[in-house]
Amino acid sequence: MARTREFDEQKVLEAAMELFWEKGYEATSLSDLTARMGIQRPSIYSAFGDKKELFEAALRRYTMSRASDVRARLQNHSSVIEAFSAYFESVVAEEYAEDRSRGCFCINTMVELAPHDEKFEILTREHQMYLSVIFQETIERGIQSGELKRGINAKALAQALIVSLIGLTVILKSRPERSFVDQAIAVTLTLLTTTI
Amino acid sequence: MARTREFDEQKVLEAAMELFWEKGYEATSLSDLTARMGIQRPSIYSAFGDKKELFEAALRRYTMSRASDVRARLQNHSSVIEAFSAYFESVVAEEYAEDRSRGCFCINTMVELAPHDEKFEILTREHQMYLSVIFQETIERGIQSGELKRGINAKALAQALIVSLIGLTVILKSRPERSFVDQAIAVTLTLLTTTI
DNA sequence: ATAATAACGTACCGATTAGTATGTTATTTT
DNA sequence: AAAATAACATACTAATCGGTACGTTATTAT
Repeated sequence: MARTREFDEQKVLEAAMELFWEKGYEATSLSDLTARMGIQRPSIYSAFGDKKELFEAALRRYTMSRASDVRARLQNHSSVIEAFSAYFESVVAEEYAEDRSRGCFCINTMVELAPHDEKFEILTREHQMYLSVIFQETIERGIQSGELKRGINAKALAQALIVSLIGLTVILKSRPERSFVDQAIAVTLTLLTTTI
Repeated sequence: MARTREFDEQKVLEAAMELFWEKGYEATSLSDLTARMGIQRPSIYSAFGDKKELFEAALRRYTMSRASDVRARLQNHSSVIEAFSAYFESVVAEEYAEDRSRGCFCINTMVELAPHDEKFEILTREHQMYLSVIFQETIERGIQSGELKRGINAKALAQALIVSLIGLTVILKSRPERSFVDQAIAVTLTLLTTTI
């Protein structure tokens, strides 16, 4: 061993994540990254590999923290309907709170890179599948507690909600009127109560 | 007047649109464009302005043709439920047919440029609002024909369906199992029959 | 026919891109 | 203390970026 690393790997990776999240892969240059991460170019390459490997590390960090965040938020409410309602509304509120909508890093990557890079096709898909399972478990909890009807297809409903959540996250980037998304959410969430 | 233009403006714009649609704004270089459009660099600039103006022209071309296509497809069925069902399924089928999912050019742009460029924020939003109105009119047609319940909030339901369509289009880029999207669509479309 | 004009192709511009070679500094192990 | 080693900063590379100057060619209007 020799000289110790002066920077905190997790901290600079967090900074890289923020930047890629805001700007996407192509629009983010190495100069942008060194400025934001506060380390020099060779330090990036020695710690994370090339630009794409750094991006992948940043995305993995994002998806892991995102998944546990979603799980925690949904478990935060005893009512499943309230849980979904609060979660969808919080997504909306957070996007309107920032002046630039970053959306979801994983969804951004699904649009930008998934069609051209199998690694990211898989990585982004698996993340959505994972979120879908979290949704499904939450719905099943609602069925078992008696809050939701027994006949509900938890898996299919979870998938429909994931699709809507993605659509919601994306359309927020165009800053539609709040009533648009609020009404869309309200209608979508009736699926929890009316599905046969 | 002097020498006549040798290329067909609409044809080369169509080519540019295809390329931007596939690769996005940043990842498409001027060299890519000249190769695909079959004209030289100065011809692009004289006919369309700079890269961003060309992109905008391509996107406008896309949204116009897309809107009339959606309208036509929905009017193609007397049953409104069938119309939406066929439309959502055709989106899925078309994405799986290509080996690379291009998705929707407008949605791609919403993700890539809308948060950083107000012009595209507005342009992409207006397109989705326009599609939403087409959906709403279709739903209203279903109500008037007696196919759909009178109590349905056509506008809110249309907005919910647009959000789902966006989510569907995006998640298809990650090539999920077909059963995932099929089930999600099936559940979402129950909104047409069960909304209070 | 000739002058005017605009589209054409070539060849270039400075700036920026991702990535690296290299010499220096700091820390650890012997 | 000395040798080994790895992180550091600087400065560089070739390639590519978006955009344009300029000389040539073709077409129109006179």
